[in-house]
Amino acid sequence: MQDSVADRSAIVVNDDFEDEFPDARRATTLCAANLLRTANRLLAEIDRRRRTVADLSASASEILAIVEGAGEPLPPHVIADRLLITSGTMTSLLDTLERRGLIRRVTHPTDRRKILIDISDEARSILDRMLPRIHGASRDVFAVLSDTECTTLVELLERVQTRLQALAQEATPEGDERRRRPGDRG
Amino acid sequence: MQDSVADRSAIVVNDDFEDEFPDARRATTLCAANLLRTANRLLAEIDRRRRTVADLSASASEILAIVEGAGEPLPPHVIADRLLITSGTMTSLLDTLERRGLIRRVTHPTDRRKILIDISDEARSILDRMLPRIHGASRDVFAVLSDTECTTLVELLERVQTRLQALAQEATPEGDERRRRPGDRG
DNA sequence: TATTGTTATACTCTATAACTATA
DNA sequence: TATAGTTATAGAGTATAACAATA
Repeated sequence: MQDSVADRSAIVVNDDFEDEFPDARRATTLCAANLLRTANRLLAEIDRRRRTVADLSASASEILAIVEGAGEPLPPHVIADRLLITSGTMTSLLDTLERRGLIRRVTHPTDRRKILIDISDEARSILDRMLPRIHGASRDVFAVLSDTECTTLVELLERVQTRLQALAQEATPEGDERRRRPGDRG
Repeated sequence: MQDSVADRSAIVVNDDFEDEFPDARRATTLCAANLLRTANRLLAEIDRRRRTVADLSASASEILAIVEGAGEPLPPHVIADRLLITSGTMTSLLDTLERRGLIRRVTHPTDRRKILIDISDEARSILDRMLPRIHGASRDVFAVLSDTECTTLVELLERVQTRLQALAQEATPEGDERRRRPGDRG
């Protein structure tokens, strides 16, 4: 098996933070750390519920959900584009799903280079039980927020996302050197 | 290599959502989807900047950061506990880091079962350049939020985290069956 | 030539189980 | 017996590169 969604933030907030990084707004690092930690825990909760239905990875589940959502068989590269994975990875994921009898590779009627991915009845049955649980997780988790607070959260997150998309297109900026504390080893 | 942090939410929000899941507060699913998406993109941005300094995975970087943050060599199981990984996984990560000359296994002075992990000068040098970039990413990203908004975001996220911790200890709840739309296949 | 998908290869992260050495 | 760490094995997910078939 795998998964256990480690609660790691890739960010370390030391007590010496202000000394070491005098320029940084400490609040921004707290934002980042909390965002990553919360997302990890949410993912773990969703994963936990998903696996009560079937032992499928997130990627595998999403392939099924995408095909089912489309309402018709889809060619692999369409699914791969949505998942942002390469064609080689896609083939490997499809192999796993086919081995388990959850998808079928169907020949494309007109373009013989292509194939179409269709999902089996068992896959549909799994999705029928899995999707409500995933949505149920969101419902249970965010029950602690009022409607207004949900809206606020979504609005803030959307602005952060917009910013992230802009940054992703810029060149990677230089980092200031860290100021070593006196007595630090090295 | 690996990494590219796919922008996947594990959640599909269809237009037919309300029909299919009449009980669900749609807002909660939007919260979850946005939270996961934002976190993925933030992780990608941090990763992008981290890799301009050294081609290290998140886990590998964190091992170095944890040891450096402690200010002294640490036994593997202490680091593994923080990262929530097993001892076998820890050994493998340490092997990789040692092969690259970033850590050393030092014998424990009193307990000969134990070893201590120390980081090399090169690792320190990497951290000196890497940590500011990671914090710089947070700073640049959350510059779109005011101080007040940062505080609000952190507060909301903390409440969600508290909720998630409580849920993680409960038994997995049953999911309602999804209501199939007329004309749906299957 | 370009597109679609597969194969081959390799690497990281992860887990479990059996094992060794030490306490 | 319990603890610390390693080894062996396995598997998922990912990537790249070379390839075949088709358009």
